[in-house]
Amino acid sequence: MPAKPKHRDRIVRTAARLFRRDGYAATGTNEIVAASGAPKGSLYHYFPRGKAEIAEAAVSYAGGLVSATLTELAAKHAHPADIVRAYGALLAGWLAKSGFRDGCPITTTLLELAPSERGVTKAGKAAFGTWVDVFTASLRAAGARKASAERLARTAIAAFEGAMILARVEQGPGPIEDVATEIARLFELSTQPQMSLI
Amino acid sequence: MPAKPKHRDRIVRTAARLFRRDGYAATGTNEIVAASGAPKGSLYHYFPRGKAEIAEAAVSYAGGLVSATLTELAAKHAHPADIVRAYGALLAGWLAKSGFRDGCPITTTLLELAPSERGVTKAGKAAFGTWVDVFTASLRAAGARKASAERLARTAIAAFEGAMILARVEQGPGPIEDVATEIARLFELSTQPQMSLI
DNA sequence: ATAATTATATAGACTGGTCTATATAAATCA
DNA sequence: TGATTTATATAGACCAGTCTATATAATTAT
Repeated sequence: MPAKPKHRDRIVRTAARLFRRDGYAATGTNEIVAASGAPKGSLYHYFPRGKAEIAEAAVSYAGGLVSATLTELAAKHAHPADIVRAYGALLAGWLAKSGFRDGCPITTTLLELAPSERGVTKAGKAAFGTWVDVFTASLRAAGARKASAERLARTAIAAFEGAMILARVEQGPGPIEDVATEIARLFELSTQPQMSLI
Repeated sequence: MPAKPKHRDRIVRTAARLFRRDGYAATGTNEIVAASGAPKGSLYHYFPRGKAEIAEAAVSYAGGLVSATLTELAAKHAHPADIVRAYGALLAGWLAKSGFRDGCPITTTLLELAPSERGVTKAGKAAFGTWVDVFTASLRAAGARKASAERLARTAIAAFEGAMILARVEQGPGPIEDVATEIARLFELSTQPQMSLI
């Protein structure tokens, strides 16, 4: 037995991956155990509240990954429109790599469990919140008006969420590319001094 | 025995409702039978390919409802920005009425089944396609450039899809309102003669 | 026109399997 | 030694789909 737990993280990461592909209800605990190499007993030891608790941890974990990615992009790009374009390119690449079988790592789970599972709902809200914050900060720094920065940021996150769904259904990157183009344009228009007055 | 079938439509409508709330995998055939009042035998009589075939029918049905709604809005409003605002208000109202427990009637099912279930995927693609067509036509009529009309339309559908997810997680209409505001603005800017040249 | 046959829709019990979670004991670690 | 982690058989609920049977309308044959 290891000095430090080695299975908990694996359970979470594996669950996030499996939930992303087929959703929460279609992914059984035995499948998570088999795919992660974790013992069945450990699963309920670490997550005594059961499967929903695993979902909560998976949403937090996956949401944090996206947040880190967005933060990294924000550090590289001064303008929010450039972040949008870069993020769009990343998303298109990820989905293409999965053969357009994956989507946003937290969406399917949230659609199945929110708002009835409180913990999962809260984890999802926090995840989306941090993503919106990254864009809001960048938009503010680029000159967007305070009243519209958060609205714009939320629109961008929502648009990318929807674009990933469309991309999966259409089995191609088109929707993500379209959203990236139009949201980047909207951001540019919203951060120009004269347009900001509209 | 009735000369004419009475259960098939009920099965489809009920399935669409139940899938929308908790998703496909978490909704059992027995639950659909109980909620629709249809006999179990009838369920497999009408859908010999099984549960996925029901999902396919449910997606087609629900997608058609949204399509009819959008077409109605397009007939009432000349400008696409007004359609966006009206649709946003409708969505916010529907979700509020469900206590923010519902979302888009086809999204959860699609996220669980696309692209592995071909029929469902195809039905979803068709549904999204008709929704995009409504906005594209309106944008074109309002003066948007051909090259961007479909891109804008797709962005709008994607943004509303994402907004419904955020609204459900946040338990409030904020994201839908934000998206409606910003996409309407984007549409206005994209249908003005001088802005269309950007 | 009548009887026989076919087709359709309904009804619900049943099947073999999977699900989540628990209990309890054993193994390992510090 | 006590705390932590693992192992695994089992319980009870639920799963999607199958099966047998019936009622009745429509079709076909005589």
